Parts: sequence; structure tokens; C-alpha cells
Amino acid sequence: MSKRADITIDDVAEAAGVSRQTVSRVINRGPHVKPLVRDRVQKAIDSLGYVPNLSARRMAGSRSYLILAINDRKRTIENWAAGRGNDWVDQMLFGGMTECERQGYHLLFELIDTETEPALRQLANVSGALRPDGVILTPPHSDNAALCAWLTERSIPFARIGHRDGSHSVDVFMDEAGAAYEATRGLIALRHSRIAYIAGAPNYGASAQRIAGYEQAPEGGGSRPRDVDGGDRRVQFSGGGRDY
Amino acid sequence: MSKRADITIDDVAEAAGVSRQTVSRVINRGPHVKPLVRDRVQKAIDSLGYVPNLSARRMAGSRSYLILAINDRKRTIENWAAGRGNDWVDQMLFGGMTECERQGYHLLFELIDTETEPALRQLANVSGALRPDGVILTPPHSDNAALCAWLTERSIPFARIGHRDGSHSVDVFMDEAGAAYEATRGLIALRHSRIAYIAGAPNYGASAQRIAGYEQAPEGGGSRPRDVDGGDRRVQFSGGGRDY
DNA sequence: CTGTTAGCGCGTTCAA
DNA sequence: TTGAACGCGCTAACAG
Repeated sequence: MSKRADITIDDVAEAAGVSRQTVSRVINRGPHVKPLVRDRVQKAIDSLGYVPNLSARRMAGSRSYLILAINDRKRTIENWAAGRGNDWVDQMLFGGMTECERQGYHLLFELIDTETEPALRQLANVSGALRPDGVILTPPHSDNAALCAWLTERSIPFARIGHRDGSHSVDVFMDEAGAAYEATRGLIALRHSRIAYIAGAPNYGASAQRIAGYEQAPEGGGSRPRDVDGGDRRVQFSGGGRDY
Repeated sequence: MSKRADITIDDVAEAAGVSRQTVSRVINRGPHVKPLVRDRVQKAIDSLGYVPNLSARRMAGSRSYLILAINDRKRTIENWAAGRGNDWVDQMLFGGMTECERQGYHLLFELIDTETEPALRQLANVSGALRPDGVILTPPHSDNAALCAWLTERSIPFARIGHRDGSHSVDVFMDEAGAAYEATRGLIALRHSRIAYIAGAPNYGASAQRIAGYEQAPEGGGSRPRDVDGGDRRVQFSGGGRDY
């Protein structure tokens, strides 16, 4: 590992006695490189401690090797301020960063506002500045049609967490309705009949799905879930239903 | 905000009827731009939705607008896997990201191993690829002389969390010894005399500082803290003392 | 005060 | 199978 911090592809090429392009092919696992030459180049890379400059790579029309993870600012900060972990956010860091690293990628977290207008502007800014190869949308942004449309228009690949049936996205989700159904069913099986439901924020797609599951709980062994008040306000949104 | 994703500085220059360099000056708050021209350029930037490409900026010898936050892989992953938050890591996200955003910067988290050898290699890799303008070292890496030397040699500015007296770094720390001292003193004031101390991992600089504070607790009202066993093993490192 | 020139490090044409 | 030339978008010198 050399002391010099600015070892370029040309230095490697010279050391290995090949052209710059050949080194590039080795780096990018390109074909058309004789194994012998490949080894020689690889050896030069290792001994020089060469690391490709990501900025230059992107400039040359290649990938940025950056994945942008979008999180809701308010929600995230509230959790942090409260000193409690960020549920799946931590899990995402856990798995996402590890996988990114394995692929030579870097995961970049950014906080954006909940409201569509500023969120859109902020997304445009980070996206424009960083030019990520892909974006990960977490709730509630994963359910935001405007953001998804924006990304789709620009052909920026994106994944949505906690959302399903996205036409232009990779969706990572679970059976929210089924889980709520099972949970309710379990309570009914225990002879409970007055079952209230405290729902998540309405701008979370999962909230509606869970409510649906809850409401479809079987009438079999027990009765259908009813409001604790006996009225029809079985479902109560948390936080007043809007201001999450 | 235009639909086109690839609006460059030249587009803005043309729209504003100035040269590319003038636009650059406006972006970088450079001097020597007439207020009138500045406004015209700014208006063009806004209407076109222009966002400077960070990669290009760095390529041109400017800053990368990236700050690298280094965390210990094992420790971080253990916390995540256990479902518990990452104490000050979350706090850092909280404050660090916010401040970065305010300055037009981006905070990038990376996990590296505890052992110096791989840590050094990994730091060289991310640093070489991303070319951050600065690095934040968290414990135990903030106490790792090799990493700090590496950064110093390359003139990469870095901050150390939980470390003090770094000659080439910005240090963010608290009075560890004083806190331990006060804690011990408090117990003594409560008439306790058999006070054991469970220390943090030895590769954390804070551990030694805290032990020092504990050991300097006053003999006044009570006796000096003694080992629960009556022997001289007053201090016991957690996790066996090595394998944190 | 503003415009012009010359690269940054790399991938992507092409040609050999 | 390899090499040479060009340009990405931007800033840093220099000119005017």
C-alpha cells in the first residue's frame, strides 16, 4: 500500500506494462483479457494499492455505485430524539449496507420531508447531486405516487419497502392483511369479542391493509370484532389519524 | 422543475446569457459577480431545476461534499441484530446528518473491522473510492493510532469521537474520568465501601479514563473503593476484557 | 468583473 | 485480444 493517495489507472497500466484500457477491463471484469495479462495487472493493482475513483467512473458514463435510501425526516428524528431505535430502519442498515458492500456499492441515507412538495424537491436535489444508481423508498414515501412517478420518468430504478404492486419498482413487503387477520383471529379464539383496533397513520399503505385484515376476521368461533364502545368506531387511528 | 435529468451548467449559462464560469461563481458563492447578473443566473438555475453534479465537481478539483462516518462493524451489527439502538450512533445520525445537509454535504456511513490490518485496508478502499472531504472516527477506531496516522499522512481532515488530545484531529469528547469519579463518589457518599467496577473494552480509550476516575475517588467520607472480593481485582473488564 | 482554456480520472467508442 | 482518442460536467488557472 503506497503512501501516495492519487494512484490512477494510468499508474497501474504503466506498472503492468499494458494500456489503460486493459486495466479498466480487469477492474470491470470485462472479457477479452488473457489470464496471464489479467494476473499481471491484478498484481500491479494490489501492490500499488490502486482504488478506482468513483467520481471519475461516473463521469465517464459508468455507474455511481451509490444507492440512495430515503427516510422520512420527522419520523426518523423523532425516534432518534426519543432514544429509541428505528425499527426496520436499523434492519435495513443491517442488511442493506452489508449487501451493498458485497457488491462494491455504498448506501447513502437521506432524510426528506413527509409532504410531497418539499419531498419532491429534496429528492430532485440529492438525486441530481449524487446520481445514484438506485433509490430505496421507505414508508411513508414508498406509498407516495408523486415520488415514484418522478423516479419512473427519469428511469431511476427504485425499490419500495412496505409497498406492493408497484409497476416500476422492486417491492419488498409482507402480508400485512394476513398478519392482522391472524392476530385478530387469535384473540377471537381466546374468546375475546370486543376487539378494538389502533391503526397506523393513514399515509402508510400498510395501515389500510392491516385494517382490512382485521375487518375480515372470521365470525366463526367468536363474533366479528366489535368496537369497545359498541358503536361503529372500531378502528381508531393513532396520533389523531393524520398528524403522524 | 424540468423533466430532463441532465441539465448541466452550460444549459444554465446559455439560458442566462453568461459564460459557464459565471454560473460556477454563482453556485460557489464566489466573488466578482454583479448582483444583477447573479440574480439572472439564479433565476435560470431555479427555473431549470439545475443541480450541480457532485462527481463532476470533484473531478474538477473541487470538494466531494462527502463526509465519511466510520463505525465498528461488529459492534454495530451486534446492536442491530439485537434489535437495540446504537446509542450515540443514532445521536450522530441525528446531529451529523442534519448539519451536513445544512452545509450541502452528505454523510456516508461505512462499517469497518476492529482489527487494525483489515480496518486500514477498508478505510483505504472507501476513502480512495469516495474521496471524502473529511472522516469521522467513532470508538474504538477513534483511538486507533494507525488509522489516524494514515489519515494524517494523506492530509484528510478527521474528527475523533470519544477521544481527546488528538494532534491532527478535531476531538469530540466528554470528561470521562470526571464522570466516573463523580459516580464513585456518589456511591461512597451513600456509605457504600465495597465498590467494584465493570470496565469497558480496553481498546476504547474512554475505558481507561473512566477507570482512572474511579480509582481516584476520594477516601474521605468512606474508604477507597475496594474489590468486592477483598483482593486487588477491583476492576473487571466486561466480555473477558479483550473480545468485545 | 467576466470569458476562455485546460484538464481532473475514467469508460466508451473506434481502430489495429 | 489490445491500444489510442474522445468526452463526461465541472472548477482552476489564466486572460481580457
